[in-house]
Amino acid sequence: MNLKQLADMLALSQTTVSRALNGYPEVSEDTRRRVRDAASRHGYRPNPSARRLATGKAGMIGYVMPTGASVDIDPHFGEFLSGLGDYARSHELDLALSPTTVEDEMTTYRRVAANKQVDAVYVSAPRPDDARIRLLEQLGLRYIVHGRSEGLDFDYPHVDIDNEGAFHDATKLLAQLGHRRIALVNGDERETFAIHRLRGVKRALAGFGLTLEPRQHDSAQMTEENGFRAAITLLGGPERPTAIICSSLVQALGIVRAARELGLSLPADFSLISHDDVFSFIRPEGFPVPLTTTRSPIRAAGARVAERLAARIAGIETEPHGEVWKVDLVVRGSVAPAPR
Amino acid sequence: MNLKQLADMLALSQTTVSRALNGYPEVSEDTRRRVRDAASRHGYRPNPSARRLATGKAGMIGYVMPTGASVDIDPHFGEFLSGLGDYARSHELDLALSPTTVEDEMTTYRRVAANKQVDAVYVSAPRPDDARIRLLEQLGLRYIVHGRSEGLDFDYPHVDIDNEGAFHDATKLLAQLGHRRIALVNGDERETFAIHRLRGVKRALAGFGLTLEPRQHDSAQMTEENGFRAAITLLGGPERPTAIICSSLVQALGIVRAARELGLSLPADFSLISHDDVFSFIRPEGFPVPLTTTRSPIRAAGARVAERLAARIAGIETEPHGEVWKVDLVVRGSVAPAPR
DNA sequence: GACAACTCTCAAAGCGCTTTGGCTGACAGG
DNA sequence: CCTGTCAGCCAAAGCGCTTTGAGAGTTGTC
Repeated sequence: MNLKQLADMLALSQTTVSRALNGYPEVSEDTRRRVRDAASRHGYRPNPSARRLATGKAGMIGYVMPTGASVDIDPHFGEFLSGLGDYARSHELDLALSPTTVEDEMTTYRRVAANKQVDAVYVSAPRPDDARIRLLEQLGLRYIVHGRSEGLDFDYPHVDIDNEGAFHDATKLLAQLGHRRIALVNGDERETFAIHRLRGVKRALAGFGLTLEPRQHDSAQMTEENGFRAAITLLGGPERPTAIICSSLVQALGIVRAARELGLSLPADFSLISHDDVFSFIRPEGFPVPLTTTRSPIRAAGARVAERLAARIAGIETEPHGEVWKVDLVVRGSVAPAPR
Repeated sequence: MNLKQLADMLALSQTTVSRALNGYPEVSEDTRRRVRDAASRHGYRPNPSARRLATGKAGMIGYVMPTGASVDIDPHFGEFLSGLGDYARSHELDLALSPTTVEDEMTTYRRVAANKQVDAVYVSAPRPDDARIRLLEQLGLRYIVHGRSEGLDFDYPHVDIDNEGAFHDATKLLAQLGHRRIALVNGDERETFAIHRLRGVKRALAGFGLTLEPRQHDSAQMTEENGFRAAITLLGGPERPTAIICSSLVQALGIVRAARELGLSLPADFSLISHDDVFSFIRPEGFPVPLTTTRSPIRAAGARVAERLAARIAGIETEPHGEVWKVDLVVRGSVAPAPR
């Protein structure tokens, strides 16, 4: 069932039917109703390719997805996507994932833009002076960044959480509890979120006249294994920290395992605070000792990104403003005053 | 730059240019070369919407993605997608995710099919007598099922692992080590994979004249929390099992936590075997006691599904055959002979 | 030298939709 | 009664590609 058939059936022109369906004013309410009824009765659905060709709009949100053996998909991805999809669904938007190798990333962005396959894209895991953002700006493709870049000489639309504030507060809490050797097990510090977290820790420490010793600081992909390794080094060495802050529950898992292996107990021997993106499959309450966390559901961020993307596509939002969400500090059993 | 412009520039017709680019035989090699050169020099890329409209082919693999507050994205999704994307990339296929509520799932499939948005779809987490498979068959949309259904009166193309065999072997190993009370902490047994695993366990037990007591059996979503709860019940109650088999590393995490809480140690007090889908962020070697697993990288399955999907799209594969992969049993420190 | 058989190339007809630029008839105002 | 306005509808022109059906030129055959 296509437009022509529907129009013939109703003894109307394609123009009128199209307009009736798309809510244009120059068609009588009476006709509109008739058309709508017939359309839904016969299950008419405009062919998206045709519409796309005619309008230039795609009805899709794009994501350039780096893949390849060397690329570790992190668990945040699914969760974020789920939030995004949740909103997109209600607005009849689909998602188009364009897989790419890391080397071809820019080319893929160009292709996606040239093809007009999508109306807008989102960018994840931004880094300082992120080339993708520059490119998108130049290509004129609409986008939202999940996270922030730094050192760009223009504003760009983004949704981020206050990573610096969160880690600042976490550090401050520990310092107030008397901790003086506070370690950071961070994510990959080539990415902005991790830089911000580092900054938050340092700023808070500075407030207490402390500094972050290199030996109390680790940065790597957020896996269980890396958390474990970092913790073994930190907790097994001299000048053992009395508190650790880490970037992910997955790392926290590894840290807890290391602690056990070293015969240290939480929070008697050291305190632990982790960031929590809120996964469905692992929760801070479920740790041997419930974990204190800085909490921000990544799923909500996905939904918000979709919402703003939709607004930009509709032309409602045009300003390149950013928004930064406050992060909750949720105190649970894994922190205690510093051991003397 | 579109086809017309390119044709004008070359003083050729659109027909010839189109044919040259698409490898049709009725154009001379000479012309073809000229056209190809000009195309790449000017960065010409056919507009996918137009092509789609003309050919009816979409160049996309689809996935109907259930979302919503009640839907837990499980960590497998990202990993599978990554594998899928990895292959798709090399064949210029994109992925289209169509978010849907659980209730509207069938409608979404219909929409996707009617729109001709995608050339084929994959179906995940199938259940017995899965309505989606029936629908796809009826709609004539190409598809591959990741996993298996049961009780359908027709063959359907699928890629699955031998869940029954894997859990059979795991159980058998335990039984051979003298275990007599073997418990199963399974995934959601409304899904086929979990049914198969259950079947594998039962069959192996039967081989030793044993049965799976209801009280030694749990089935729920594969989260850390659920693993913990199941283990507390199992290990904390009477007739404590001397071995547990579980469906996911995430559950295993919870089980290990429960064991600790109960003061039980691995593998002295009980043995543990888990299935391992091979995630980047958590690995069986990284458990306090390295975990024995039935191992099958879900990422490889994603790539294979994409490969077969591409073959079906190209018309190379037409038979509805299934393939079932053997699963490795990787023995590590978490199993030991049954305590007396 | 005529005719068939190819080999290249082309014009034009879609694919299904949106949108521009009328056209028609009813109604109000003078 | 004539004119202007406006609501409501329509025909037709794209959007950029593929594909059908045909034409022009070349080569080969008897």
